[in-house]
Amino acid sequence: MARSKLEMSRRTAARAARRQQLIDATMKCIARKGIGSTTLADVAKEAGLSQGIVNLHFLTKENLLNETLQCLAGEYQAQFESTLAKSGPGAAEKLLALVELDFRPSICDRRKLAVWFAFWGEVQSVPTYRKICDELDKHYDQEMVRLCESLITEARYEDLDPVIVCDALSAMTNGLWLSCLISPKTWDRHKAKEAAMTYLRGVFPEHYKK
Amino acid sequence: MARSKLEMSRRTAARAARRQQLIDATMKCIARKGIGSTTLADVAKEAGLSQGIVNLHFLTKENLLNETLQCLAGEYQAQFESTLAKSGPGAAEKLLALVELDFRPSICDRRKLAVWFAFWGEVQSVPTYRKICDELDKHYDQEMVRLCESLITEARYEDLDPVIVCDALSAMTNGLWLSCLISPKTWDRHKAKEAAMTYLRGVFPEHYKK
Amino acid sequence: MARSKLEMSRRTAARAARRQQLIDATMKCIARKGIGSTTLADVAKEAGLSQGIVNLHFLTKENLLNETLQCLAGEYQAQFESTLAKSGPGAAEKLLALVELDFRPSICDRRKLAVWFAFWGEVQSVPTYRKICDELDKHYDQEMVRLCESLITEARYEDLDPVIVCDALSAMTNGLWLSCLISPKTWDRHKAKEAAMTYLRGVFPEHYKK
Amino acid sequence: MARSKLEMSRRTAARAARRQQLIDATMKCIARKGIGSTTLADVAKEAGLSQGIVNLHFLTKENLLNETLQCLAGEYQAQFESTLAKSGPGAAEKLLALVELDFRPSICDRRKLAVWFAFWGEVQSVPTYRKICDELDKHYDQEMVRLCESLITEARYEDLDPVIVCDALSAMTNGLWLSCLISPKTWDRHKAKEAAMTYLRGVFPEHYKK
DNA sequence: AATGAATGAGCTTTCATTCAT
DNA sequence: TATGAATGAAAGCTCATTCAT
Repeated sequence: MARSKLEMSRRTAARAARRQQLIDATMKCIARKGIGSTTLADVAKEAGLSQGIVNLHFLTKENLLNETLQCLAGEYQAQFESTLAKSGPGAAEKLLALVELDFRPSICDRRKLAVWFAFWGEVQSVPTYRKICDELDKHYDQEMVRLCESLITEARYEDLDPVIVCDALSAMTNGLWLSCLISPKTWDRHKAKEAAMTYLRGVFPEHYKK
Repeated sequence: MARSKLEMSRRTAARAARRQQLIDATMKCIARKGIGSTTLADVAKEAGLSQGIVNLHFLTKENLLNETLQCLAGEYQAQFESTLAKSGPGAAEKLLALVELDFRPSICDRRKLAVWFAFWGEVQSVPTYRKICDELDKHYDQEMVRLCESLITEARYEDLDPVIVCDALSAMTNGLWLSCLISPKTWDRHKAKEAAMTYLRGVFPEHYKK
Repeated sequence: MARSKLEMSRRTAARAARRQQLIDATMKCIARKGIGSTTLADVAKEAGLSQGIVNLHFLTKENLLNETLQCLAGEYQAQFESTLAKSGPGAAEKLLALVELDFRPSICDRRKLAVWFAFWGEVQSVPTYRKICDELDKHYDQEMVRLCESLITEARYEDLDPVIVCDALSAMTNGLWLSCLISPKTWDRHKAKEAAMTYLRGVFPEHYKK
Repeated sequence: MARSKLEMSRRTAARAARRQQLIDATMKCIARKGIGSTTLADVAKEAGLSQGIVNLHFLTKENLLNETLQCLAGEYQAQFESTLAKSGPGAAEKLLALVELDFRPSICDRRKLAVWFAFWGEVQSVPTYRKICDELDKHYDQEMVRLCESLITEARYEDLDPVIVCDALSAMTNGLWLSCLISPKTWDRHKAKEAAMTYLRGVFPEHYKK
């Protein structure tokens, strides 16, 4: 009856691993078939496990999808933080590093983009999805606006609104991701990054000369 | 047996009207519930008609969805053409008119945006959706690239690649739409247009002085 | 208001013709697709008429099927009678004529056989079908038994039961029809008739020497 | 993960039993209502199970029907084989045993006959049904022709074609089954067998004296 | 914890029937 | 009489969820 703490934590770790395994399988399925056509059977099969496994670990499908989106958002945020932390001290450097992040293979991966857009496609009708996205955006915007403000102040781009500039940048990133997703033949992550840089150079010519 | 041409055309017109009515109902449902949760019963109810009506006019649900997306794409293209035709002769004017178009109420309408993103969310997994989107994009890009080339030549922005600039602009538009859709509290179409203008002014400072 | 008798009968004739046209179309459809898969729309299309036409003339689908079977049975019975009437006076001749009838092109026609077996396949579960079939059989048996009795008496086949012999003959005919239907490659109406003759020669060797 | 062979085979056996249970229920329903009117709900109810059970085990209704026919054909063939094996060495004995088989209660059972004719009624329009029937017939004919050949050789019935005789016999069997099915009041399996014997005695008088 | 057979609600689809024209 | 758009009941099928093992 008595279970050692060690055993307990082993259990917990095993549980977490299984959950992650199922979330990964879910992403693969969504990328391949879309949210609407992804069944729990598909996910279980992709994970090499049995029918009832998802309900066992996530109780409902809704839950699984929420946690999948949360996982995706968490992953982005983690990389965002670590990028900010690792990059040089200047605002211009940091901003550049964040743009580079968005088009790094681990982020700008067709499978992950497909999953993002699958969720964005339902964001309007599923409140939980919106909440998760909003939370991420809020955090992202805070940091970005701060950086833009620094640049504007530094170089006296007097007529620029930092919020507008920053939001436009993030909008463009999303748009470029959509291009990469829809038209992989004409778009790749390098071209997309170049397009984003066009914008940065346009608004902050002093900082990002070619 | 003998049917007057008049009666035939009345029939045809009535059929077309009913189809449009069903497509409209579909858009409303998708905007409200998402593609995956929209049932044919929902559509029929929204249209005030009976169960079997969609199958009668579109044969399958798949068909209905394809035609709904096609309708959306066709509508955009028509407004795109007419905007090009009506606007003044200069490339700068035309480009500006097209940007304004994208944030005009009839286009930048939350319901329609929701439908666009619902379809983009499945573009990866439904070939027909991709085909329709690609076709629209191809046409859009052709015109836009031409306009950007004119501006670049006129003002000797020597180091700009017209394709990159134009694609970045359209990506930004999509991204701004997503912002309007996800965060209607912080975004409206005026702010979104302003953000797009930030980009235009950045890359073509000679043409779009503030 | 007043309609001449002539006009009335014209009307009646036209109605009857249309009904026959629909019954013919029904047979074609049943032969091609089976009863279960034949829809009223199929029948109408085959007849080159419009959707609601069957209900207009037969009220229900059930009705149409009943009358189709009735038509088939009536047609057989009519040819049966006329064959009896036309053939020579002897019982042996008459019996031979009836066997020949069963493998005549107008009867042993694959399309018609298919329809017969389609109805026989439901005879167990649809009382009306059974009734129609029973009625035809009763009449057929009466005549056949009489003929067999004559032959048995004439030639002193003392240990033959006329009812058994006659029923066996009609059973064999049905069985041969099934063979023609199922295995058209190995069976045709000539071979089938030859097989039936094998039986006749076996039981009545004096009358049907080779 | 590790599963004992015992458990696996238990599973497999349970699956097979459930499938057979559903096939049995299907036959009951077809005999009672016909193929066209038998719904999956009927079958499930007859089996005392739930709606989705048929699709779980057979995927589609079409599949269920095919396997039902296959089961019927397999059962016949098995009894055919065992009858051949068990009966005495002579061809005459074997042929007699096969005729007796056809009118044995386990074969000449009204429910089963109804099912046979239900399928034969669609054989023309459903290729799979035809294929299954053809396969059975081919095998049946092979053995029967061999037996007839032996008899013909033994007793010098010089002008008999073994193929015709054998096919006629099987045709008669089918026809007699139809009689038993349609007219159970005037036909029973004993009378039917007697009728078949009439034929055998007619063509092979030396072997089957009364 | 894991399995996979079973359930049953809910979906798309079919189609006999109705009815305004 | 004839049309064909519309209806709605009923069918086959899917799949999230449950549960005995």
